[in-house]
Amino acid sequence: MPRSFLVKTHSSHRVPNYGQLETQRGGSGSCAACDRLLLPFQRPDTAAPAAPQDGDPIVPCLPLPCNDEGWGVPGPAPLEPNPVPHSSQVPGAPPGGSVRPLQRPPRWLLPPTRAPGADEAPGQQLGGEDGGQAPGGFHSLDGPGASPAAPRAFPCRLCEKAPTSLGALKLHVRTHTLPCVCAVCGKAFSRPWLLQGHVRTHTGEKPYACPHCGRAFADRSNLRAHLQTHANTKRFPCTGCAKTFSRGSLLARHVESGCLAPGSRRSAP
DNA sequence: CTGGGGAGGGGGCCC
DNA sequence: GGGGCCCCCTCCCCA
Repeated sequence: MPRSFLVKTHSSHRVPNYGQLETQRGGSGSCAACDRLLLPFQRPDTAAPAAPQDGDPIVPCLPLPCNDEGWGVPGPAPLEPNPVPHSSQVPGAPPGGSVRPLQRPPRWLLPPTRAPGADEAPGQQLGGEDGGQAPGGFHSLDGPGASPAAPRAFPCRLCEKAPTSLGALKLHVRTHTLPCVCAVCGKAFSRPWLLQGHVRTHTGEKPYACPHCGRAFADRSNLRAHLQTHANTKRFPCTGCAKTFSRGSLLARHVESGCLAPGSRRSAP
């Protein structure tokens, strides 16, 4: 998903284009970020679903604003027509103009820089230094838990992670508190844009279209993966059999399940 | 077994 | 320092 749902236009530099998705709902909860995620929706009795799917009824999706406690704040649902066109209706023509112009070369076009072992599970990357903590709360946000000589670490009490900055810790804590809640299904997310991406699973909005085949995606990352399927040369070659794959996961699965050639391990990013 | 889509998590960069 | 945005990555599932 979505790693990137927020299509920015030229005229709104640094201004999230939430306007595409905003409702007329005024006021709201205490989480400004989530307030901006309030989406218009189609009243079932007045508007046809944009992307109906079998067994997946389109229902109004109104992410609840969240409060500081990490719980949604219920409120009356606004009833506004959905002005957001769905790119699936017009392949190749994402709403809001297009995919946001890149301000810098995407990393996926740059030479690989990842260090070996970067594919380890997140929970395995950081470990140990805070192992004695009991769950039940977070470290206070008033200082690092590591020694002054060591790199600053702000360990989380609910997991082994120890972000290197207070801001990172706060961000990480959100992965536990999950303050952004979908009003449709109740699923909670750590960040507003994660919620927005999830909301698209309800609305069927797919702003990212493939320039080659016109297929639309709700998630830019998924579009990027799809673009690999059009590439003549895949990004992930097997050093054992020289076969290339569009995704690292496919290469890994290939190596684990079949290619036993010496040196057959992931060599691309 | 392989290819691909859908969905989600988390860190880094920039303003 | 914080928030917004982007990117990379993984997992799951299906054909």
